[in-house]
Amino acid sequence: MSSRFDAADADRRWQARWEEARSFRADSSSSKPKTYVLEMFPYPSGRIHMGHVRNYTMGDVIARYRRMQGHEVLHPMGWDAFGMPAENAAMERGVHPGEWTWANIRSMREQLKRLGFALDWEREFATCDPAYYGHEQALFLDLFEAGLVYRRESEVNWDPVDMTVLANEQVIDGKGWRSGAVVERRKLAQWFLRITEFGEDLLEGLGSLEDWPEKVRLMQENWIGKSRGLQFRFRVAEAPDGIEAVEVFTTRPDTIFGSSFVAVAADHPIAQATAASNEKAAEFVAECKAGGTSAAELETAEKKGFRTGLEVVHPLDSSWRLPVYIANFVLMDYGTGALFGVPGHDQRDYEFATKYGLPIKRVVAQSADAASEPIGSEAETAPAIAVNSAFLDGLTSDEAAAEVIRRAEAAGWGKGTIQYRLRDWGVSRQRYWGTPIPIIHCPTCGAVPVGREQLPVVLPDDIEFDKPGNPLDRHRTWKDVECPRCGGAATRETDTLDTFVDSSWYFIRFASQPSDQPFDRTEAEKWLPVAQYIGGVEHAILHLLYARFWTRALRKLGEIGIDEPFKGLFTQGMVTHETYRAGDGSWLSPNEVTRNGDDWMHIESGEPVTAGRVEKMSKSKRNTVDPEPILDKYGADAVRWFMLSDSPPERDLEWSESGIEGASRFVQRVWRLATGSKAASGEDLDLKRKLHRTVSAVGEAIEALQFNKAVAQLYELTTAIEKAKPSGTRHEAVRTLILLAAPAAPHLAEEAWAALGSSGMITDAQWPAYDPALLVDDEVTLAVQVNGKLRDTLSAPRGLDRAAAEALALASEKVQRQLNGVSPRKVIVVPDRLVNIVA
RNA sequence: GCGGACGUGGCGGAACGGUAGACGCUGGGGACUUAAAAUCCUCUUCCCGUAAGGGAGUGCGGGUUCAAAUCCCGCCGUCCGCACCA
Repeated sequence: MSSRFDAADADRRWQARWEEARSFRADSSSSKPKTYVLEMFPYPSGRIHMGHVRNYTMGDVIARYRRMQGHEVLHPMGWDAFGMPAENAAMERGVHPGEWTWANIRSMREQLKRLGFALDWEREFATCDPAYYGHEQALFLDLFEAGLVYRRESEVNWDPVDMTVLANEQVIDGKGWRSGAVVERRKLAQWFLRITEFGEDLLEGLGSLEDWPEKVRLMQENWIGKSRGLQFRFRVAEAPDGIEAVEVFTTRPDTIFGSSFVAVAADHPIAQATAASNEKAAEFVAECKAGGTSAAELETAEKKGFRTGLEVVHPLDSSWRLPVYIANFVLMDYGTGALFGVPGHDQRDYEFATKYGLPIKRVVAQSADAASEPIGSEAETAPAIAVNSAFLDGLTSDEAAAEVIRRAEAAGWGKGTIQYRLRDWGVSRQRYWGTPIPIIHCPTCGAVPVGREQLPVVLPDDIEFDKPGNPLDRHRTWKDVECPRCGGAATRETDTLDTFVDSSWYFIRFASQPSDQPFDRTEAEKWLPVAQYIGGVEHAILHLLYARFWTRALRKLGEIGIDEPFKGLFTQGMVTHETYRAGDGSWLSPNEVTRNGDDWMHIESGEPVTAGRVEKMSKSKRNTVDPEPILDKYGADAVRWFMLSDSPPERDLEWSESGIEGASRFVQRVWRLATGSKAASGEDLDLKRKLHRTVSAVGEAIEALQFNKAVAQLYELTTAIEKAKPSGTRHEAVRTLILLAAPAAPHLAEEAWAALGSSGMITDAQWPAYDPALLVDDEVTLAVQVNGKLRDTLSAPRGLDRAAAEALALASEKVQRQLNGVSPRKVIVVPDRLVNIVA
């Protein structure tokens, strides 16, 4: 037996054993309690990165821990395989997106397998497989038939050179990221999913997600953006062109007497009508639309308006007229696309009024006495007391708002409403490498669903990327079809689905994957909801919201009986690394630099290098560390161990060579203990207590996903065992240590388990139990304070009563010296912990 | 602007309101070795002191408490999300 643990050999051997024994196959007919552990599935970029390693290691610890506790665990892996990078590769290298993707999957699968994850590979699938996306098309048609899918014109970012739609992130400084062409706003007919129909439900559901990070729930809440207010009509005075009223929404009906103008969006019918007959207005509308939409531009953009000449009548005072402006800051797709401005109590309105010389009136004040004070250099936005507001005077802002809503509803000019920020989900993508939308456009019948028996609508393989645009659009034999309804000439929808659709139900497909339907409800519900979902916080809103929506939609259709797909959610931190820059400002990778005293230098040139901040590993900063050579050098367990050590899992983990070295040392220490431990007799009570305490603490830490604490506990136990003299307890402790380390370092654990002569695989072993009676010592250390300052620590028997503890503390020489003859005024005793003497 | 999180040794980080700095990393000293690697022992918050001991200390300023890293109030800083949302 080697004195060093040979990770490369052990990794390979045990991975083969697990596969042979089908150890991690999830049996849905098992009578054991079921647990579904899931990590966000990867995009097959070709190489795994440290972020994957950290993510999947955490999930694996939970999966293995649950197995050892006697659970039947579903822990699957698959591929989020559609998306742009495959098309980019096709354009750059002429390789077919499918070929490129499948090759990437093959190499990433091999890489993942080297880490020894307890995954049920028999359930693996890729979303780009017709066997997956065909079922997605069926689900899409289910939603379509239920009225949850619709088509409408919508503005997109259009790249006129690549002839494609760009996501907002792909528009950089108003130009296409690939072509560099100035991006146009274009209206295209696109498919939408009615997520807004579930807005209230999605918001309410957040309350039940106790095992989700507060942060993520808040982000979703803000994203849904519910606000209550009043929607009402301003009647247009001397209405031309049939425009009789302007409908507006406000969250501050209490400020209605402070209004001094009405503003509408450039896309608003009133703006359009005005532009049609007024050249200047048309120019202004065009200018508004030309403006960029980037955050930076909006922040600095000046509030601008165009006075239409229209006037509206105040609903509470028919002699009061307000001018109507077209304004660049009004959004067409929030509320009604129109608002009334209250310059005294809204900063944006204040700026607008200042610029155009509109009245700035106070209608809210800290007290009734302050009613005549002018508004200063900023709007006062905080709610307080209504003033200068006729019948509202003296009411609080809340009361005043309620009163205005009451009167509006009674008089019929408005009503209390709720607005959401959430928009319907646009799922059309003008791209090839995605799930084809199973719709046929017929000139007579309109949009007709593809017949179920025709599914899957498979992507054609014979496509070319030599021209810009979507190749599906020019694939005549694929595109030209007969209408399923009338049999006439028709064309296929050539848009494909947003890849977020693919990831909105993959967790259901993992739980149940029949070939004739998307999933079997009974089978899927045996596993769902996912007990613990783990992934990056970058998916806090979109993916997690879409998956929640999709699940609710399926429930509405009667296809599944759950509404929340992920009971527990954990968002892990990133893996980071220091960055390095050469003298010319170019980024250098960690293996191009070396330490030179306190500084860094470029290995090749010897030039000094500037070490920059620690940042997320990224290709652009060149601070990535490829897991593969690290695996070669240290083995899977050291890598896994390091991923769990030091940093709390929700925080960033800084990659360091010394960190992985430390992890590797630990693996060897455990191996030495295992191979050096001989059966012996005799009990070591101290060690036994330590052991039971550790069993308890490690279990608790894993349950709480505090892997760094579990790791620290195991280090402590290891040291305690090393220092203990041979005994029966010690031999037992080694065995237990290996069981406790097994979820994190499974290859080492198997090898050590075998070395100890245990039967079976540790993978199938029981998690150790502990004796609660052994969690406490007979002797405790009492902290003794004088006036709250620690002066002594005393050893005392457990359970000492207050009087005895006090007497013991007062007997301390150090305490007496501090008291210096003064008699204590008060003594606080916390049993078995502390005595505080107040003098 | 709105919302949220976080500020603890040289570093990552521990600490039911009750002994601040567990555990790891780095660094110093030592053992083993012809030597190295590996391993083991030991020290490592700061200041004064040979030591015993004493003092200070969890971003800053206040407060509550017998007792505050922890609770409350006000600042400062860093990071994240959203953002012309009426």
